[in-house]
Amino acid sequence: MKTFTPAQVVSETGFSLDTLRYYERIGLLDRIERNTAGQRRFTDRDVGWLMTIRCLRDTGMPIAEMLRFAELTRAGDHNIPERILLLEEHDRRVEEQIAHWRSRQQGVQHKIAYYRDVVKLHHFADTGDDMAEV
Amino acid sequence: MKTFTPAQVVSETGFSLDTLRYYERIGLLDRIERNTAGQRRFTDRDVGWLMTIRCLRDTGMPIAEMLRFAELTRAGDHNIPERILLLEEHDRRVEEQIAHWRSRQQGVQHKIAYYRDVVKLHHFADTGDDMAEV
DNA sequence: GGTTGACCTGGAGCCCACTCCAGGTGGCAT
DNA sequence: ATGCCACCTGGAGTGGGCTCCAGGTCAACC
Repeated sequence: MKTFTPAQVVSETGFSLDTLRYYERIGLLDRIERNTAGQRRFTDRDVGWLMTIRCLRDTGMPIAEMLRFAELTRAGDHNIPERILLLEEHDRRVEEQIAHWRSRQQGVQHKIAYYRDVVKLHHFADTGDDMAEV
Repeated sequence: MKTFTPAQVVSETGFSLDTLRYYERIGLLDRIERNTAGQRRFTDRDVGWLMTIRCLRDTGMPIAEMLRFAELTRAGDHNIPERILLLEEHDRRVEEQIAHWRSRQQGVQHKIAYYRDVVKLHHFADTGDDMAEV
């Protein structure tokens, strides 16, 4: 059965080695197998799980909630509906978050447009620019 | 000239009173005027600036960079082009960030779809579900 | 057979962005 | 006049999420 060294997992998942150890320590990863020298050997399942973690992490899920998800996953198939609910709820929050970012981004773009106007007008008159323009 | 009490600014900007004080302390806000009792009285300019901060903050700009922007703004009109560059750069990062979120979100949705399938099939056979499925 | 170099452990430290606290002041409503 | 409440200050504390460190163990290459 194929396994991965820590360095391979680092380059595949983008997590730092310290972060991998940290995740194992807090129980976000199951205890990773060791070789005779005590070094970690990750299975494809470990790496797959880390990819899932990557998605959740990068979409802003806090570690506490990923822990909850990990526990559900460990507990067996019977709670898949619960896992679905958790992910759906998260998906909804991501959607909201993106919408929020978009609307704030428009504020930023508005400000840029305003500044561009100021620069354009600047050839004709002083502007009285200040911290609260726009 | 109209001014705002701390409580009014809290409710208008969504920042907590402690956060407003913190922002003033670190120089993200100019020194806010005080009344005779030493209590803050915010001007519309202060509130306008806070709205700008809100946009930048909510789109993930770190405080250190907002401080740079505040310094540019304080320094006068001549550096508006520099401010434009800063905001454009930020806007680009926001765009990237959103794209990244979207793609990770699809990973989550994929997982949800997978789980739904598992639930559907569950009436016919055990699935051998584990942490690395998908 | 010696020197890298990848890895190990437990624990401490760090950064960011707040948030809370103790102790105090001034003003307004009853 | 007496509560009470909103506010003040300087400074300490918090929480999340890593990140770093010291001191040590194998394994592999020259």
